[in-house]
Amino acid sequence: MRIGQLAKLVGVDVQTIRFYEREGLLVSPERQQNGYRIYTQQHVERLAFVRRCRMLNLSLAEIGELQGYLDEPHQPCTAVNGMLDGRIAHVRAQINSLQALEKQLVALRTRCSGVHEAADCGILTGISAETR
Amino acid sequence: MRIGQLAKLVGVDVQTIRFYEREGLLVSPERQQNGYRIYTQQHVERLAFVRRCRMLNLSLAEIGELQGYLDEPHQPCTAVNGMLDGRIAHVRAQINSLQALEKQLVALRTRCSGVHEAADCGILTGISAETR
DNA sequence: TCTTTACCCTATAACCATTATAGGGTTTCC
DNA sequence: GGAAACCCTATAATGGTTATAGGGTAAAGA
Repeated sequence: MRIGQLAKLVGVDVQTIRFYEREGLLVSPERQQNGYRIYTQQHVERLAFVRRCRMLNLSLAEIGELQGYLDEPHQPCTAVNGMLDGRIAHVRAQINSLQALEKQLVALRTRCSGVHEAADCGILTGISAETR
Repeated sequence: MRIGQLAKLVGVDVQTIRFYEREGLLVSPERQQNGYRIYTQQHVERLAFVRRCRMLNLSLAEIGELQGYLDEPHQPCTAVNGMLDGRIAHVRAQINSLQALEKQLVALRTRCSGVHEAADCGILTGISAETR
């Protein structure tokens, strides 16, 4: 199949597929005489794998590492566990800091409820004074 | 004061201060004969304002907009409220999607607890199969 | 056949907010 | 006088796309 079909099938932009190829996440496919890329079922699966990893917020570098395990399955998978643990910790940290941020924003928001001049706006004076 | 002192005082990298100046978020300061930037107390306050806004996850464009209100205080501050509401909604959406992601990651993580070959790793097969 | 439409190609820049690097001048302290 | 610490500009890199420019190819209808 050609790149447009692959893109539609997996739900990825055509540009992004070419980008993944340049980054080494997708094996360079054969080409037709006219230069068009021709993809196989294996490409479909690899691209879908990459997309699922991205949905799990894995970085392209991490995905490349995981592909190493797919390609050489006779290694211990310790690093895979570690990677996931790292991601989970990271996501939890993100959630915590966003929740703290939400509190700050909400508190700031209550300082200006009516419509008045910017000079008196509790939000602006709130930020100017200190927001911590 | 010179740029290094300002940087230390506010807790911003020197490079970042020059960047803010180029972006129009910080008024260009006077220069010494040797070309060194000389900052005043007003610069300190503006830079601190920018930093506090950044800690609230406001974009540089939004910060520029807020500065417009600081500079011309006799406008209604409706847009300030709107901006904050937008941010709050955005942060809440982020938290929700991260919480969903955390669940997925944790579920995936339980699929591989022992150390064995990558070929049998429940994490890799889990991602390959489908993770939704 | 001609033409429109939809597709494909490469190369390069834009997005965002920084951080890094290269290459060079100035000040300060010992 | 020399080294460390500071300052300057300009440019590239980061991450993961998305957009743009400029051009070739293919499948469809008129």
